[in-house]
Amino acid sequence: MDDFEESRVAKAKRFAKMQSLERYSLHSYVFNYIRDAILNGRYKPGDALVETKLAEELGVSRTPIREAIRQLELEGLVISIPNKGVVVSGVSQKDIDDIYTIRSMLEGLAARWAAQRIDEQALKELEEIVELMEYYTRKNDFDQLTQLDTRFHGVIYDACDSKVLKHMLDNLLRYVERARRGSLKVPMRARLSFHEHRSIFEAIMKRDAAEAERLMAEHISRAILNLHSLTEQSEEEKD
Amino acid sequence: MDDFEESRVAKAKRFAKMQSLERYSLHSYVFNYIRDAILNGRYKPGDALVETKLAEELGVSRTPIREAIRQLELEGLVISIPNKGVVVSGVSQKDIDDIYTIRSMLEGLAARWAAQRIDEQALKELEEIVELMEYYTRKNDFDQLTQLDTRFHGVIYDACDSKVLKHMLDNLLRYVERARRGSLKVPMRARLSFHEHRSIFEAIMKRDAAEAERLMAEHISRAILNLHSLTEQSEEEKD
DNA sequence: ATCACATTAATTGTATACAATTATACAAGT
DNA sequence: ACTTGTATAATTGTATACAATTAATGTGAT
Repeated sequence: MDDFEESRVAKAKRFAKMQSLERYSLHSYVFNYIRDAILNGRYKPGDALVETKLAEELGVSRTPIREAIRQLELEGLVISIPNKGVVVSGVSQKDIDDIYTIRSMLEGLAARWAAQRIDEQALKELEEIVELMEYYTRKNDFDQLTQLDTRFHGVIYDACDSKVLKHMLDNLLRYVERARRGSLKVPMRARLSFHEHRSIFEAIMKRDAAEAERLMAEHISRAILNLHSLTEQSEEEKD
Repeated sequence: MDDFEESRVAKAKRFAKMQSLERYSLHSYVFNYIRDAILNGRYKPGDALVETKLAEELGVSRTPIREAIRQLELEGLVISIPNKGVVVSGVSQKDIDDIYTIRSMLEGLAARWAAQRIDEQALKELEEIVELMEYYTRKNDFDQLTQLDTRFHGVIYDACDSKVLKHMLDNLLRYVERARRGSLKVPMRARLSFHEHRSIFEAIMKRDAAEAERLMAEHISRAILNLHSLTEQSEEEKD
């Protein structure tokens, strides 16, 4: 009876935690949990991931933990040494810089393909998003803007009609999510970002693939420049 | 005793199979096995992957099978529907085309970074590879050429000193490995390819990053064009 | 004959048990 | 004091057992 209660409590607790994350299966829940912990810095590079500890912490058995770890290994977020264990690898600042450079190329490609292949409905959706962006930029509502930014790029990923490219960009975005969140929180950057998005939208609408690619690549490059000026600022604040 | 013999046989059999693949752990062996089967067309898109069947086929339990499947899922080679099963997704011809387009950009980036960061030792290695390429091009030894091609690009991946970029390019290469193998088997293409490699090497040696990027991007683009003409030819042969 | 429903089988999801490997601690010999 | 060896513990690797879900099979009512 005691054991039974215990397990019910554990399950309820797990379910509560899962509310905020994917919950189709335990391994996906564990995967998201650990990935977020690494990306948010709760698990730091060099930390050892011990299966039994994680299993207890999350209230699940080792099987889903192992499945999740194998995925994290493939993503490059952890390094696994057979029979010894896995340690957090994490993403360094240089990794993030590299990802932005790569993204500027691939997002450019996505914009190019989108300009060639997008249908009327998606075009309409883009237009709406841009209009909403204008609205929330005026209101300085940064949370909404971040969400709209995600939607804007998401529509383009779908429009470019390439499973492979979408897959890669989705992954890359996750890696820099934390960095991205802070990026739009400066009013001036937000205004600039809005104008960039509008230009990109217009280029796509005009089916000007080359222009869309150029503008998108610039857009991403500016985002990383902006990030750098932000971190420099906060470095100064530390002194 | 019978059981004991049985298990020894199974293990020996498994070990023999593993000789040709990675064998650090069962899940990596299973992962490589299934991935190769998909990439070589033995498992076709739409095929269902049943854990127990695979477990029996490979002489292992379901646990390593599941770990491998989770990785394949992340790679996009299979699609998993919770509680129902996984089906092979595979790579279509369009996927391969897309990958080549993406590769031409990313390999270009790698060449650019390599030109900026490569050290003397790696430069020397590149030079050797190019010399060997010339030799084997004359000899029409396509297997050696394919290997050298892999080495050439590998040295550049390392030289560009970017964990992220190297990781992405390694993955992309695996997807198109089958396509790549056939690519160099035409004497004229092999000669052209050699000249392209030499030009890229020279640009890198001269630290001309922009030129290296341009040449490399062109090199990959030509490879996909060549592939297309090959498949068209074999289509004609069918008639 | 066909649909609805119950029953069984097949398959996935999860937990646990056991084996193999590696790390740790401690004692004996030099 | 410092290695060396050995026993013990901790941890990973693998297999199996059990639970939950979904697919299939068959039976009876209309």
